[in-house]
Amino acid sequence: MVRTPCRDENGMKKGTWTPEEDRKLIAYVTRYGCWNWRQLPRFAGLSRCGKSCRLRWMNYLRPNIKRGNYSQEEEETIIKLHQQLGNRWSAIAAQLPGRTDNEIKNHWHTNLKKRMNNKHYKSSSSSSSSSSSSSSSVTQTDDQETPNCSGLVELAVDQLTKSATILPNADETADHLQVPQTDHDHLDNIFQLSSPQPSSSEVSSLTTDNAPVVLSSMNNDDWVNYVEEDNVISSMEAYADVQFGNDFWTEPFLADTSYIPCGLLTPSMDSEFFYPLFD
DNA sequence: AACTGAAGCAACCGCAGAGCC
DNA sequence: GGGCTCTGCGGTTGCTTCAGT
Repeated sequence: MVRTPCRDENGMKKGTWTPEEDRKLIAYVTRYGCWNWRQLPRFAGLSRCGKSCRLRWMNYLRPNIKRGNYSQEEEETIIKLHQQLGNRWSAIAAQLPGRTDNEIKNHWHTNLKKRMNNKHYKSSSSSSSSSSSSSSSVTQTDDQETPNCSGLVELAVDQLTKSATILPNADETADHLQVPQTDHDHLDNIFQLSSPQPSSSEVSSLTTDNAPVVLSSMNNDDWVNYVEEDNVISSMEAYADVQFGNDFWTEPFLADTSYIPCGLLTPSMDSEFFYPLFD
């Protein structure tokens, strides 16, 4: 959120990521996987170093990132693990699904460390007050956790990472790195986008249990209005699988944009595959 | 309203380790 | 074993926002 965009001596962009850069990275990694962070920016059309792309993806863009306030349980886990492991943030993060090492590290330095210091100070200065101080040190957090954004992106990445090494551009692709045709077919099934306009009865089948929604842009305002009026999608943590012409990306669903749902990915279902809503 | 210091956190940097040739 | 590349980790930076004056 913070750095002013600039470029290093190699012409690589630095600083805050723009929404457009995020879209490019999400679209690329979602579709082709992280086959080589160093090479990835070139294929994804990004003027960033691979390190920066990896960091952005791992800490901010990848699916299931949990953002927002820490629960009491999470904070207790961090404190306990930090006592056991020290500053091994990646090891601590591994025990906290959805949290990144960077985020945990920041949270520790900005919140927990101070609380622990205060707690230690209070307990050492007044043993009789220890119980109240310890409980207040962790219970004041707002337990409103951001829901997991599991769904399309997670599934897509999972499927893609199972699909061996992938390069997108046939012109620049070495044979040994190309995806087998069967994988392409499989991916094409997952990313199937086009669909006819849904009927009202079909719309009603879109319940909030069926998040996230796969959408394609077909500029049908009626459909979007319908969705907004019934508050079906806007209440969900949905990712839109968006395609404009040959340009493709995945992004959090925005209620004020024009997309047409064409299918569902429901992690609660047994099957991992994409369910077209409409034939 | 303007200023200032603190807090929060995204992003960068440098290093270490793993893997390959 | 040595050199190189790549990835991942932990420490640190620095910009934005917030709260206090």
